[in-house]
Amino acid sequence: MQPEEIGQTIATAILERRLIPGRRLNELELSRLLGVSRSMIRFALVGLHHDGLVTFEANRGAFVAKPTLAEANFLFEAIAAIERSAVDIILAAPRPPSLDGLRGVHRKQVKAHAKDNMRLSEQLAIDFHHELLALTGNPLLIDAQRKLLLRYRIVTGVFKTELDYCELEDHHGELIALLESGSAARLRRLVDTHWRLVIRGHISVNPGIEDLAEALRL
Amino acid sequence: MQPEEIGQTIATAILERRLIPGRRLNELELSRLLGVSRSMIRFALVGLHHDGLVTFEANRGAFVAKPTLAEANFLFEAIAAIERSAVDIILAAPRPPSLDGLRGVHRKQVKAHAKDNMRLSEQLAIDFHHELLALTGNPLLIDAQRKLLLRYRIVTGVFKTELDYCELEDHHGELIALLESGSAARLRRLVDTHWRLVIRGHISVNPGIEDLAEALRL
DNA sequence: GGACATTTGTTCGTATGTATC
DNA sequence: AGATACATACGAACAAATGTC
Repeated sequence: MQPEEIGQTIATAILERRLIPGRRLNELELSRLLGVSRSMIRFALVGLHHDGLVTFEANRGAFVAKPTLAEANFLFEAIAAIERSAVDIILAAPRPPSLDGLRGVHRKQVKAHAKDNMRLSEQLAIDFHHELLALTGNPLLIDAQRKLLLRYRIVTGVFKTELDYCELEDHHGELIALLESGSAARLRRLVDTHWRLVIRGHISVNPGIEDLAEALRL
Repeated sequence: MQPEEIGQTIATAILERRLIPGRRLNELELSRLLGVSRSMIRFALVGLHHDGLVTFEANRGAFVAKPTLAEANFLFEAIAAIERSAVDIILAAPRPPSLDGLRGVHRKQVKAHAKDNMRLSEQLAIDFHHELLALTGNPLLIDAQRKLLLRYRIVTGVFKTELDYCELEDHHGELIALLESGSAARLRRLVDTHWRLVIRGHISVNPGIEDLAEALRL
Protein backbone atom coordinates (compact mmCIF):
# COMPACT_ATOMS: atom_id res chain seq x y z
CA MET A 1 0.00 0.00 0.00
CA GLN A 2 1.51 3.28 -1.12
CA PRO A 3 1.49 6.25 1.25
CA GLU A 4 -0.72 8.13 -1.15
CA GLU A 5 -3.30 5.35 -1.26
CA ILE A 6 -3.72 5.21 2.50
CA GLY A 7 -5.53 8.52 2.70
CA GLN A 8 -7.54 7.61 -0.39
CA THR A 9 -8.63 4.29 1.09
CA ILE A 10 -9.83 5.89 4.30
CA ALA A 11 -11.40 8.83 2.48
CA THR A 12 -13.33 6.51 0.20
CA ALA A 13 -14.60 4.51 3.14
CA ILE A 14 -15.81 7.73 4.75
CA LEU A 15 -17.41 9.10 1.59
CA GLU A 16 -19.17 5.82 0.89
CA ARG A 17 -20.44 5.86 4.46
CA ARG A 18 -18.86 2.59 5.50
CA LEU A 19 -17.26 4.73 8.18
CA ILE A 20 -19.94 6.97 9.59
CA PRO A 21 -19.48 10.38 11.22
CA GLY A 22 -18.31 10.10 14.81
CA ARG A 23 -16.72 6.73 14.16
CA ARG A 24 -13.42 6.38 15.92
CA LEU A 25 -10.34 5.82 13.81
CA ASN A 26 -7.94 3.74 15.84
CA GLU A 27 -4.41 4.22 14.58
CA LEU A 28 -3.14 0.81 15.63
CA GLU A 29 -6.11 -0.94 14.10
CA LEU A 30 -5.74 0.96 10.85
CA SER A 31 -2.02 0.32 10.68
CA ARG A 32 -2.57 -3.42 11.07
CA LEU A 33 -5.40 -3.54 8.56
CA LEU A 34 -3.60 -1.53 5.91
CA GLY A 35 -0.21 -3.06 6.61
CA VAL A 36 1.65 0.19 7.19
CA SER A 37 3.16 1.78 10.24
CA ARG A 38 1.33 4.05 12.68
CA SER A 39 3.37 6.98 11.44
CA MET A 40 1.95 6.57 7.98
CA ILE A 41 -1.55 6.34 9.38
CA ARG A 42 -1.06 9.55 11.34
CA PHE A 43 0.30 11.15 8.22
CA ALA A 44 -2.80 10.18 6.28
CA LEU A 45 -5.18 11.20 9.06
CA VAL A 46 -3.61 14.65 9.31
CA GLY A 47 -4.12 15.02 5.57
CA LEU A 48 -7.77 14.06 5.91
CA HIS A 49 -8.05 16.52 8.78
CA HIS A 50 -6.89 19.27 6.45
CA ASP A 51 -9.61 18.26 4.02
CA GLY A 52 -12.15 18.41 6.82
CA LEU A 53 -13.00 14.70 6.73
CA VAL A 54 -11.46 13.86 10.09
CA THR A 55 -11.37 15.64 13.42
CA PHE A 56 -8.84 15.25 16.20
CA GLU A 57 -9.53 15.36 19.90
CA ALA A 58 -6.50 15.90 22.07
CA ASN A 59 -5.24 12.64 23.53
CA ARG A 60 -8.32 10.84 22.22
CA GLY A 61 -7.36 10.45 18.62
CA ALA A 62 -9.08 10.76 15.29
CA PHE A 63 -12.76 10.54 14.42
CA VAL A 64 -14.74 10.78 11.23
CA ALA A 65 -15.94 14.38 11.07
CA LYS A 66 -19.48 14.79 12.32
CA PRO A 67 -20.84 17.97 10.80
CA THR A 68 -23.49 19.92 12.62
CA LEU A 69 -26.40 21.37 10.71
CA ALA A 70 -24.92 24.83 11.23
CA GLU A 71 -21.70 23.70 9.56
CA ALA A 72 -23.71 22.14 6.77
CA ASN A 73 -25.37 25.47 6.06
CA PHE A 74 -22.02 27.24 6.04
CA LEU A 75 -20.85 24.60 3.63
CA PHE A 76 -23.66 25.20 1.14
CA GLU A 77 -23.16 28.94 1.43
CA ALA A 78 -19.43 28.60 0.80
CA ILE A 79 -19.83 26.37 -2.25
CA ALA A 80 -22.46 28.67 -3.70
CA ALA A 81 -20.15 31.63 -3.08
CA ILE A 82 -17.26 30.06 -4.95
CA GLU A 83 -19.40 28.91 -7.85
CA ARG A 84 -21.09 32.30 -8.19
CA SER A 85 -17.74 33.97 -8.67
CA ALA A 86 -16.59 31.09 -10.83
CA VAL A 87 -19.25 31.77 -13.45
CA ASP A 88 -18.15 35.42 -13.50
CA ILE A 89 -14.62 34.30 -14.28
CA ILE A 90 -15.78 31.85 -16.93
CA LEU A 91 -17.84 34.49 -18.70
CA ALA A 92 -15.05 37.06 -18.48
CA ALA A 93 -12.60 34.78 -20.28
CA PRO A 94 -11.28 36.23 -23.55
CA ARG A 95 -12.86 33.45 -25.55
CA PRO A 96 -15.83 31.34 -24.57
CA PRO A 97 -14.83 27.96 -23.14
CA SER A 98 -15.94 24.63 -24.50
CA LEU A 99 -18.99 23.41 -22.66
CA ASP A 100 -18.62 19.87 -23.97
CA GLY A 101 -17.38 18.56 -20.64
CA LEU A 102 -20.40 19.93 -18.82
CA ARG A 103 -22.78 18.64 -21.48
CA GLY A 104 -21.25 15.19 -21.39
CA VAL A 105 -21.55 14.82 -17.63
CA HIS A 106 -25.04 16.24 -17.66
CA ARG A 107 -26.18 13.84 -20.34
CA LYS A 108 -24.76 10.89 -18.42
CA GLN A 109 -26.47 12.06 -15.27
CA VAL A 110 -29.87 12.33 -16.93
CA LYS A 111 -29.39 8.85 -18.32
CA ALA A 112 -28.38 7.43 -14.94
CA HIS A 113 -31.36 9.09 -13.32
CA ALA A 114 -33.70 7.68 -15.97
CA LYS A 115 -32.37 4.22 -15.16
CA ASP A 116 -32.98 4.94 -11.48
CA ASN A 117 -29.28 4.50 -10.74
CA MET A 118 -29.31 7.10 -7.98
CA ARG A 119 -25.84 6.33 -6.70
CA LEU A 120 -24.26 7.04 -10.06
CA SER A 121 -26.53 9.98 -10.63
CA GLU A 122 -25.43 11.63 -7.40
CA GLN A 123 -21.78 11.10 -8.25
CA LEU A 124 -22.30 12.64 -11.67
CA ALA A 125 -24.08 15.60 -10.11
CA ILE A 126 -20.94 16.28 -8.09
CA ASP A 127 -18.78 15.74 -11.17
CA PHE A 128 -20.86 18.36 -12.93
CA HIS A 129 -19.87 20.91 -10.33
CA HIS A 130 -16.23 19.90 -10.63
CA GLU A 131 -16.48 20.38 -14.39
CA LEU A 132 -17.94 23.82 -13.83
CA LEU A 133 -14.98 24.94 -11.72
CA ALA A 134 -12.55 23.34 -14.15
CA LEU A 135 -13.72 25.89 -16.71
CA THR A 136 -12.22 28.69 -14.63
CA GLY A 137 -8.80 27.09 -15.14
CA ASN A 138 -7.83 28.40 -11.71
CA PRO A 139 -6.24 25.60 -9.70
CA LEU A 140 -6.65 27.44 -6.41
CA LEU A 141 -10.39 27.86 -6.85
CA ILE A 142 -10.70 24.32 -8.15
CA ASP A 143 -8.97 23.02 -5.04
CA ALA A 144 -11.03 25.14 -2.69
CA GLN A 145 -14.23 23.82 -4.21
CA ARG A 146 -12.91 20.26 -4.27
CA LYS A 147 -12.40 20.31 -0.53
CA LEU A 148 -15.85 21.74 0.10
CA LEU A 149 -17.49 19.14 -2.13
CA LEU A 150 -15.71 16.39 -0.18
CA ARG A 151 -17.34 17.64 2.98
CA TYR A 152 -20.62 18.00 1.16
CA ARG A 153 -20.64 14.26 0.63
CA ILE A 154 -20.31 13.68 4.37
CA VAL A 155 -23.07 16.14 5.10
CA THR A 156 -25.49 14.50 2.69
CA GLY A 157 -24.93 11.22 4.50
CA VAL A 158 -26.00 12.77 7.76
CA PHE A 159 -28.70 15.25 6.90
CA LYS A 160 -30.06 14.49 3.45
CA THR A 161 -33.68 13.50 3.25
CA GLU A 162 -35.26 14.12 -0.09
CA LEU A 163 -33.85 16.07 -2.98
CA ASP A 164 -35.83 17.13 -6.00
CA TYR A 165 -33.45 15.57 -8.49
CA CYS A 166 -35.55 16.55 -11.48
CA GLU A 167 -35.36 20.21 -10.67
CA LEU A 168 -31.67 20.00 -9.77
CA GLU A 169 -30.99 18.43 -13.15
CA ASP A 170 -33.00 21.14 -14.84
CA HIS A 171 -30.77 23.68 -13.13
CA HIS A 172 -27.72 22.02 -14.60
CA GLY A 173 -29.25 22.17 -18.04
CA GLU A 174 -30.21 25.81 -17.57
CA LEU A 175 -26.73 26.58 -16.38
CA ILE A 176 -25.25 25.26 -19.60
CA ALA A 177 -27.70 27.34 -21.62
CA LEU A 178 -26.95 30.48 -19.65
CA LEU A 179 -23.22 29.96 -20.00
CA GLU A 180 -23.78 29.89 -23.75
CA SER A 181 -25.90 33.02 -23.79
CA GLY A 182 -23.60 34.65 -21.25
CA SER A 183 -25.87 36.44 -18.83
CA ALA A 184 -23.83 36.82 -15.66
CA ALA A 185 -26.53 38.10 -13.32
CA ARG A 186 -28.95 35.30 -14.16
CA LEU A 187 -26.20 32.74 -13.74
CA ARG A 188 -25.37 34.00 -10.28
CA ARG A 189 -29.03 33.80 -9.34
CA LEU A 190 -29.30 30.31 -10.75
CA VAL A 191 -26.31 29.06 -8.75
CA ASP A 192 -27.86 30.52 -5.63
CA THR A 193 -31.24 29.00 -6.35
CA HIS A 194 -29.62 25.66 -7.05
CA TRP A 195 -27.82 25.44 -3.72
CA ARG A 196 -30.75 26.83 -1.83
CA LEU A 197 -32.78 23.95 -3.22
CA VAL A 198 -30.08 21.53 -2.07
CA ILE A 199 -30.19 23.05 1.41
CA ARG A 200 -33.93 22.53 1.57
CA GLY A 201 -33.39 18.83 0.91
CA HIS A 202 -31.58 18.50 4.22
CA ILE A 203 -33.57 17.95 7.35
CA SER A 204 -33.24 20.12 10.39
CA VAL A 205 -32.25 17.49 12.91
CA ASN A 206 -32.43 18.59 16.52
CA PRO A 207 -28.76 18.63 17.36
CA GLY A 208 -29.31 18.63 21.10
CA ILE A 209 -27.23 20.91 23.27
CA GLU A 210 -23.56 20.12 23.48
CA ASP A 211 -22.85 22.12 26.59
CA LEU A 212 -24.07 20.18 29.62
CA ALA A 213 -24.57 23.18 31.90
CA GLU A 214 -26.63 24.86 29.25
CA ALA A 215 -28.65 21.72 28.64
CA LEU A 216 -29.51 21.52 32.32
CA ARG A 217 -30.41 25.21 32.26
CA LEU A 218 -27.93 26.07 34.99
CA MET B 1 8.36 24.21 21.95
CA GLN B 2 4.80 22.99 21.54
CA PRO B 3 3.90 21.00 18.42
CA GLU B 4 1.53 23.75 17.39
CA GLU B 5 4.21 26.41 17.62
CA ILE B 6 6.60 24.59 15.31
CA GLY B 7 4.56 25.28 12.21
CA GLN B 8 3.94 28.83 13.37
CA THR B 9 7.64 29.49 13.88
CA ILE B 10 8.54 28.27 10.42
CA ALA B 11 5.56 29.99 8.82
CA THR B 12 6.47 33.31 10.41
CA ALA B 13 10.05 33.00 9.19
CA ILE B 14 8.74 32.39 5.68
CA LEU B 15 6.21 35.21 5.76
CA GLU B 16 8.77 37.65 7.10
CA ARG B 17 11.10 36.56 4.32
CA ARG B 18 13.89 35.39 6.55
CA LEU B 19 13.41 32.13 4.66
CA ILE B 20 13.10 32.99 1.00
CA PRO B 21 11.26 31.00 -1.70
CA GLY B 22 13.29 28.07 -2.94
CA ARG B 23 15.17 27.82 0.35
CA ARG B 24 15.73 24.25 1.41
CA LEU B 25 14.25 23.15 4.72
CA ASN B 26 16.50 20.48 6.18
CA GLU B 27 14.58 18.32 8.62
CA LEU B 28 17.52 17.40 10.84
CA GLU B 29 18.70 20.98 11.05
CA LEU B 30 15.24 22.19 11.95
CA SER B 31 14.74 19.48 14.56
CA ARG B 32 17.99 20.41 16.25
CA LEU B 33 17.32 24.14 16.13
CA LEU B 34 13.77 23.86 17.44
CA GLY B 35 14.55 21.13 19.91
CA VAL B 36 11.92 18.68 18.71
CA SER B 37 12.10 15.36 16.95
CA ARG B 38 12.27 14.97 13.22
CA SER B 39 8.76 13.49 13.25
CA MET B 40 7.33 16.72 14.60
CA ILE B 41 9.20 18.73 11.98
CA ARG B 42 7.77 16.53 9.26
CA PHE B 43 4.23 17.02 10.55
CA ALA B 44 4.76 20.74 10.70
CA LEU B 45 6.13 20.80 7.15
CA VAL B 46 3.22 18.77 5.84
CA GLY B 47 0.87 21.23 7.49
CA LEU B 48 2.65 24.12 5.80
CA HIS B 49 2.44 22.20 2.54
CA HIS B 50 -1.33 22.06 2.92
CA ASP B 51 -1.32 25.82 3.39
CA GLY B 52 0.75 26.20 0.25
CA LEU B 53 3.79 27.65 1.99
CA VAL B 54 6.06 24.67 1.44
CA THR B 55 6.57 22.32 -1.49
CA PHE B 56 7.91 18.78 -1.42
CA GLU B 57 10.15 17.20 -4.00
CA ALA B 58 10.28 13.42 -3.85
CA ASN B 59 13.36 12.20 -2.00
CA ARG B 60 14.71 15.75 -1.98
CA GLY B 61 12.71 17.15 0.87
CA ALA B 62 10.90 20.38 1.63
CA PHE B 63 11.45 23.82 0.18
CA VAL B 64 9.87 27.20 0.75
CA ALA B 65 7.25 27.55 -1.96
CA LYS B 66 8.44 29.54 -4.94
CA PRO B 67 5.37 30.83 -6.70
CA THR B 68 5.45 31.49 -10.41
CA LEU B 69 3.86 34.59 -11.83
CA ALA B 70 1.10 32.45 -13.29
CA GLU B 71 0.30 31.10 -9.84
CA ALA B 72 0.37 34.63 -8.46
CA ASN B 73 -2.27 35.68 -10.96
CA PHE B 74 -4.44 32.70 -10.08
CA LEU B 75 -4.03 33.71 -6.46
CA PHE B 76 -5.26 37.24 -7.00
CA GLU B 77 -8.15 35.97 -9.07
CA ALA B 78 -9.12 33.48 -6.37
CA ILE B 79 -9.00 35.99 -3.54
CA ALA B 80 -11.04 38.47 -5.55
CA ALA B 81 -13.55 35.72 -6.32
CA ILE B 82 -14.05 34.84 -2.68
CA GLU B 83 -14.30 38.44 -1.55
CA ARG B 84 -16.76 39.31 -4.31
CA SER B 85 -19.15 36.64 -3.09
CA ALA B 86 -18.37 37.55 0.50
CA VAL B 87 -19.80 41.04 0.09
CA ASP B 88 -22.95 39.50 -1.40
CA ILE B 89 -23.32 37.40 1.72
CA ILE B 90 -22.64 40.32 4.03
CA LEU B 91 -25.27 42.47 2.32
CA ALA B 92 -27.80 39.64 2.29
CA ALA B 93 -27.59 39.20 6.07
CA PRO B 94 -30.90 39.78 7.86
CA ARG B 95 -29.48 42.74 9.74
CA PRO B 96 -26.57 44.91 8.72
CA PRO B 97 -23.32 43.95 10.42
CA SER B 98 -21.21 46.25 12.52
CA LEU B 99 -18.49 47.82 10.43
CA ASP B 100 -16.53 48.99 13.47
CA GLY B 101 -13.87 46.32 13.03
CA LEU B 102 -13.23 47.37 9.44
CA ARG B 103 -13.19 51.05 10.37
CA GLY B 104 -10.74 50.47 13.23
CA VAL B 105 -8.26 48.56 11.09
CA HIS B 106 -8.59 51.05 8.26
CA ARG B 107 -7.95 54.00 10.56
CA LYS B 108 -4.85 52.31 11.98
CA GLN B 109 -3.59 51.59 8.50
CA VAL B 110 -3.98 55.19 7.35
CA LYS B 111 -2.13 56.30 10.44
CA ALA B 112 0.69 53.80 9.91
CA HIS B 113 0.99 54.86 6.28
CA ALA B 114 1.13 58.54 7.28
CA LYS B 115 4.01 57.69 9.59
CA ASP B 116 5.68 55.86 6.70
CA ASN B 117 5.59 52.61 8.66
CA MET B 118 5.10 50.51 5.55
CA ARG B 119 5.68 47.20 7.24
CA LEU B 120 2.83 47.78 9.67
CA SER B 121 0.70 49.33 6.99
CA GLU B 122 1.00 46.25 4.80
CA GLN B 123 0.09 43.97 7.69
CA LEU B 124 -2.97 46.09 8.46
CA ALA B 125 -4.00 46.02 4.81
CA ILE B 126 -4.11 42.25 5.06
CA ASP B 127 -5.94 42.44 8.39
CA PHE B 128 -8.54 44.60 6.68
CA HIS B 129 -9.30 41.81 4.26
CA HIS B 130 -9.51 39.31 7.11
CA GLU B 131 -11.98 41.60 8.85
CA LEU B 132 -14.04 41.76 5.70
CA LEU B 133 -14.40 37.99 5.52
CA ALA B 134 -15.10 37.81 9.24
CA LEU B 135 -18.29 39.74 8.55
CA THR B 136 -19.66 36.80 6.58
CA GLY B 137 -19.48 34.72 9.76
CA ASN B 138 -18.79 31.69 7.57
CA PRO B 139 -15.79 29.80 8.97
CA LEU B 140 -15.27 27.85 5.76
CA LEU B 141 -14.99 30.96 3.63
CA ILE B 142 -12.87 32.65 6.27
CA ASP B 143 -10.47 29.73 6.24
CA ALA B 144 -10.33 29.57 2.46
CA GLN B 145 -9.40 33.24 2.28
CA ARG B 146 -6.93 32.93 5.16
CA LYS B 147 -4.95 30.32 3.26
CA LEU B 148 -4.92 32.37 0.10
CA LEU B 149 -3.76 35.49 1.94
CA LEU B 150 -0.89 33.48 3.46
CA ARG B 151 0.31 32.68 -0.03
CA TYR B 152 -0.27 36.25 -1.07
CA ARG B 153 2.37 37.33 1.41
CA ILE B 154 4.91 35.01 -0.21
CA VAL B 155 4.00 36.26 -3.64
CA THR B 156 4.49 39.89 -2.71
CA GLY B 157 7.98 39.04 -1.49
CA VAL B 158 8.86 37.68 -4.90
CA PHE B 159 7.05 39.83 -7.39
CA LYS B 160 5.97 43.06 -5.78
CA THR B 161 7.44 46.20 -7.21
CA GLU B 162 5.42 49.27 -6.55
CA LEU B 163 1.91 49.47 -5.19
CA ASP B 164 -0.20 52.60 -5.18
CA TYR B 165 -0.91 52.46 -1.47
CA CYS B 166 -2.91 55.68 -1.50
CA GLU B 167 -5.39 54.34 -4.00
CA LEU B 168 -5.56 50.95 -2.29
CA GLU B 169 -6.40 52.68 0.98
CA ASP B 170 -9.04 54.74 -0.77
CA HIS B 171 -10.59 51.51 -1.98
CA HIS B 172 -10.80 50.26 1.60
CA GLY B 173 -12.54 53.47 2.63
CA GLU B 174 -14.91 53.24 -0.32
CA LEU B 175 -15.65 49.65 0.53
CA ILE B 176 -16.78 50.62 4.01
CA ALA B 177 -19.01 53.32 2.57
CA LEU B 178 -20.54 50.97 0.01
CA LEU B 179 -21.18 48.34 2.67
CA GLU B 180 -23.14 50.98 4.55
CA SER B 181 -25.13 52.07 1.52
CA GLY B 182 -25.52 48.47 0.43
CA SER B 183 -25.04 48.48 -3.31
CA ALA B 184 -24.00 44.95 -4.20
CA ALA B 185 -23.08 45.48 -7.82
CA ARG B 186 -20.79 48.42 -7.11
CA LEU B 187 -19.14 46.50 -4.28
CA ARG B 188 -18.37 43.59 -6.55
CA ARG B 189 -16.83 45.95 -9.08
CA LEU B 190 -14.81 47.66 -6.36
CA VAL B 191 -13.37 44.39 -5.08
CA ASP B 192 -12.38 43.49 -8.61
CA THR B 193 -10.82 46.89 -9.25
CA HIS B 194 -8.95 46.65 -5.99
CA TRP B 195 -7.30 43.34 -6.73
CA ARG B 196 -6.64 44.26 -10.33
CA LEU B 197 -4.70 47.24 -9.00
CA VAL B 198 -2.76 44.91 -6.71
CA ILE B 199 -1.93 42.66 -9.66
CA ARG B 200 -0.59 45.62 -11.62
CA GLY B 201 1.82 46.32 -8.76
CA HIS B 202 3.55 43.02 -9.45
CA ILE B 203 6.23 42.88 -12.07
CA SER B 204 6.02 40.57 -15.02
CA VAL B 205 9.23 38.63 -14.53
CA ASN B 206 10.24 36.48 -17.47
CA PRO B 207 9.42 33.07 -16.09
CA GLY B 208 11.54 31.22 -18.64
CA ILE B 209 10.27 27.99 -20.14
CA GLU B 210 9.79 25.11 -17.73
CA ASP B 211 9.71 22.40 -20.34
CA LEU B 212 13.25 21.63 -21.43
CA ALA B 213 12.36 20.20 -24.84
CA GLU B 214 10.32 23.29 -25.59
CA ALA B 215 13.05 25.59 -24.34
CA LEU B 216 15.55 23.94 -26.68
CA ARG B 217 13.05 24.20 -29.53
CA LEU B 218 13.07 20.48 -30.17
C1' DG C 1 31.30 5.54 -14.48
C1' DG C 2 31.70 4.43 -9.60
C1' DA C 3 32.21 5.19 -4.68
C1' DC C 4 30.86 8.07 -0.96
C1' DA C 5 28.31 11.25 1.98
C1' DT C 6 23.95 13.25 2.77
C1' DT C 7 19.14 13.28 3.33
C1' DT C 8 14.71 11.60 2.86
C1' DG C 9 11.13 8.04 3.57
C1' DT C 10 9.74 4.68 6.64
C1' DT C 11 9.58 1.50 10.51
C1' DC C 12 10.13 0.00 15.28
C1' DG C 13 10.53 0.02 20.45
C1' DT C 14 9.69 2.61 24.17
C1' DA C 15 8.45 6.14 27.53
C1' DT C 16 4.98 9.28 29.11
C1' DG C 17 0.79 11.29 29.90
C1' DT C 18 -4.17 11.12 29.57
C1' DA C 19 -8.82 9.18 29.20
C1' DT C 20 -11.87 5.44 30.29
C1' DC C 21 -13.70 1.51 32.86
C1' DA D 1 -8.68 4.66 43.25
C1' DG D 2 -6.43 1.41 40.32
C1' DA D 3 -5.80 -0.80 36.05
C1' DT D 4 -5.96 -0.67 31.33
C1' DA D 5 -5.89 1.07 26.79
C1' DC D 6 -4.50 4.43 23.89
C1' DA D 7 -2.57 8.64 21.81
C1' DT D 8 1.45 11.29 21.76
C1' DA D 9 6.22 12.00 21.24
C1' DC D 10 11.03 10.62 21.01
C1' DG D 11 15.27 8.35 19.25
C1' DA D 12 17.47 4.85 16.82
C1' DA D 13 17.67 2.43 12.86
C1' DC D 14 17.48 1.08 7.83
C1' DA D 15 16.67 1.26 2.80
C1' DA D 16 16.41 4.07 -1.06
C1' DA D 17 17.30 8.08 -3.59
C1' DT D 18 20.20 11.99 -4.60
C1' DG D 19 24.20 14.84 -5.34
C1' DT D 20 29.21 15.07 -5.38
C1' DC D 21 33.88 14.07 -6.10
